[in-house]
Amino acid sequence: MRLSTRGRYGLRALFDLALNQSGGPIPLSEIARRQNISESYLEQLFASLRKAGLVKSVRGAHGGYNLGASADAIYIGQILRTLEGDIAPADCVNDRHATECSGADACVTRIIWEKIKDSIDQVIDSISLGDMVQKQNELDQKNLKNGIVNNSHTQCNI
Amino acid sequence: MRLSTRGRYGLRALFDLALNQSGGPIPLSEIARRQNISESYLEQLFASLRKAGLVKSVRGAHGGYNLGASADAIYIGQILRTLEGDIAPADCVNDRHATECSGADACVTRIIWEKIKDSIDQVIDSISLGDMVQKQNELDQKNLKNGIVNNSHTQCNI
DNA sequence: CCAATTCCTACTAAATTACTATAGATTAAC
DNA sequence: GTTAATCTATAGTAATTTAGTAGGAATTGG
Repeated sequence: MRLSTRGRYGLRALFDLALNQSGGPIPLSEIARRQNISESYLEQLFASLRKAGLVKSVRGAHGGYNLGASADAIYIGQILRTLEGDIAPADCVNDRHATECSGADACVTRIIWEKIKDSIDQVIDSISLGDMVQKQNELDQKNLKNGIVNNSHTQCNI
Repeated sequence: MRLSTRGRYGLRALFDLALNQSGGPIPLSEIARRQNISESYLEQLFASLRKAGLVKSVRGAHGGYNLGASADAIYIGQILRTLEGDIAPADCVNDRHATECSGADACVTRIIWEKIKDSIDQVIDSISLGDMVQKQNELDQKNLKNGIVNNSHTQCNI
């Protein structure tokens, strides 16, 4: 039940974008370098994110990407669903893929999948990029007090 | 983030076993037929389940499988983890696979994965096979009142 | 003995994942 | 107007994972 790299990289990339917003657009090469993700792979992910309105692009030299909305208005559920499809443990509870199952109204196993899905949804639809940025600031403050300095927020190999 | 057939079939098979317990061991061929799952694939799954103590086997003619404990004492978390490994959206929060990540103590993305994992764990570690059996009985009662009869609990193609 | 069963291991085809490659379009800066 | 930096689009591909199948050995009731 692991997310694929699409969802994992995509969230990290958008979080990076949210952390490093500066008014002007951020080129993918920067995000790729900071996050240690292949630039051309990111291009694919950002194509999907752009179509979903989660980022806005500026073409040409000095172009790049900006968030498509305020970080407080972008929930990680939107990001993950854009990149991974509906987050569901089985197709019978996938709202998009929608594989109907005969006898679903008497299927207890299906109820289990639904509960799992609902609990995931509740998490990912209640946390925004803005929340993540705020949390990062808190963590940095805390670590600063303890003498730990990490201003990179990068190099995740997962 | 779909579960693989190992987890999905495995849960259905053990639920089938819990529903159809009769004292004596149930051969896999029965479960395979009722649940529409390949018998030889089930053999593989039950090998893992047996090693984990979730089922007990009786070899030879008239042999088969029984639950390894009371249905009330077998939680679906145990079943899914036996067949799928730890249920985690990313390796950095996988307690078994345990891919350590440098800077994990300042990683907000990791905190997200952890919340997702925790919410899944809470669901799967709070529902037992016994709960599922009880729920099935309730559903059958309800459907009976409405004239819907479904005594098969089978043929899921998901 | 024989049939029904679990047990064990190896193999394999299909699907998915995680990219890479290539070509093109757009734009800022010089 | 040329160049370099950037996004856009599509196709290809190697590695991995999934979802089984196959074949046979061991066990046991009748």
